[in-house]
Amino acid sequence: MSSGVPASSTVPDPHAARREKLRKLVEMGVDPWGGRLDGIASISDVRAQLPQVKFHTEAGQQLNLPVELLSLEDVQQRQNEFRTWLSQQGKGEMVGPTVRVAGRIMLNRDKGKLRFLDVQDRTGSVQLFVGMNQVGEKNWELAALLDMGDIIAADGMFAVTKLGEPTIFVTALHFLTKMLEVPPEKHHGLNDPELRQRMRYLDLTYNEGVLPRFIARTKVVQSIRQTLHQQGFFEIEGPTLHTIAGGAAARPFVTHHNTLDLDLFLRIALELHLKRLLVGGMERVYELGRVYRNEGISPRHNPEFTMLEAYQAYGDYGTMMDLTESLILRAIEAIDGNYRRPWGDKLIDFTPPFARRTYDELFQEHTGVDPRDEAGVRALAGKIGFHTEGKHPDVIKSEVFEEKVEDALMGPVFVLDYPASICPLTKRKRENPQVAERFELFIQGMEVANAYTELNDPDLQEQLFRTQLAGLADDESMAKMDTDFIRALRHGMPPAGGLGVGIDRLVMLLTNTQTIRDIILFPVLRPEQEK
RNA sequence: GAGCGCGUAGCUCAGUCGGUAGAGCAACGGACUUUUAAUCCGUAGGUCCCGGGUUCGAGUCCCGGCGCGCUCACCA
Repeated sequence: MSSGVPASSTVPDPHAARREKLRKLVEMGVDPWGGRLDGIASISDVRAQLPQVKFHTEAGQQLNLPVELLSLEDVQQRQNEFRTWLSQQGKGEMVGPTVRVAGRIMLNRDKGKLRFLDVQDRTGSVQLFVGMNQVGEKNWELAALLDMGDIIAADGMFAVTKLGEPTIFVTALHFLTKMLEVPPEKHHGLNDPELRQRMRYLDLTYNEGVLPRFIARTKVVQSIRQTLHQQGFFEIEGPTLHTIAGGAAARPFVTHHNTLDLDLFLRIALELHLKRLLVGGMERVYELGRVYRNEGISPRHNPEFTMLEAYQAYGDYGTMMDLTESLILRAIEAIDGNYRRPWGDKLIDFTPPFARRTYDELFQEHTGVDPRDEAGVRALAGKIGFHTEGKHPDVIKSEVFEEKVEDALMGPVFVLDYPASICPLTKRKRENPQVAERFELFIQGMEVANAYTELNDPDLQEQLFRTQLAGLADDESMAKMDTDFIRALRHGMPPAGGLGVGIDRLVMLLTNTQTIRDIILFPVLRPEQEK
């Protein structure tokens, strides 16, 4: 060609360049969208085969590699020392197992007649060595068309380079999928929080720690199911469309069923249907699923989130405390087993047993006011700036508690024995009906779990539903009449303990994640503007 | 819902007092058979979120809108 380069290769637009390479792949007879490929080993499994790599000397010796050198943290030092070691062994060659890996190309170092590719799968990444004289014409031609972000597989021998880098010396490449978009910056990854959420697939691939965090979430959920299964709980699937959005104090999402011409609510809690199942003889029953609350969005709130609720007949809130503790401890063991866990620049110590403190005791400790002194509590509330007129003393007390005590509870700490009138679904203490057998578990000021000795007296339940709490609007009250639920109670619900756990928050705390959006794969976002 | 902040190349980010757009990565061309955030030489790449306004002149100042983040409220 006399007049310079072909038109197709002068395109500076990275998207057009990728399209052009796609065209060339097709021209070569390569399917740019791949297909089934068997025999792929995970990269972590391949790396685990490092001890099988030997150096064969000319004298016929098979030497083990100096593993202690290869595992040096300091890369420069590792390279130097390995190079020295290798030179001391005289001539010879590296021999290792034959492997096949697949993954996305993360780095692509073109060194003329040599190419180094870093390929990443769900378990890690490994370097590929592609040499012009080693892979043959067809593979070399293919290698020239590879972009970062493409998905490929490679066959080759797993060994180490002269500088001690574990590497697959490629004998054959398999093209599997073209990436037509340009990947994020290779060193900084994807930083824009909006893009990270809108394009979680990029966040997962290109930002360190994101995939492991979601894998940790999966492990926590699996562990919880396993622990409950081991204790004889049945997992059920209750309705998500409710005619009465009960069981918690929150505004629901409303939807409409056309055929029934009926407004329905997305569930805000799992409670009332699980209790119906207690009536039905499912003595140990739980649901782990999504609930929806039409409330604000914040680093600790997403409109849909995951909740565990578990109910155990013949138990009480003490039973639930033990269950909560073991659910969390087993979950930690499923991740990495470290009871002392980082939280920002702090440390959370999950070493059992978790502290157990009463509501009143903590109230007194953090406010200096006797919680039984209604006038004193009211005065304190006024000083904070709360409106107190017409409100039930317990409501005022609980507002002060939330303001002054909760944020200070670094925990983990079980807060026991709540004022009865803010707990319409909870059994009262036999010896003191002013106090409800309820606990909440606080960690770093966040409420992670909430449990009751469940109220199973249908007449009292009906009365509590009817009693609107003073000073509270309808949608702020948990006291929503549900006559169908009351009828179920009249058929006999065994005495029971019940527990609710906010799974997202628990996972946040266990994975040192400060915002709930980083622990929910696809958090709610406004739709993107058309460009 | 309110207050504050941010929005510049595919990505990560600069952009001074209002004077006509910058870097790195990615891309394209070239050199290199042990690189590893490869390096070196060269080339190209912009609706400065959108719409108004002020001005001789706006990425920059003002108003409105959109999106995101933080704080607060509601909530777990």
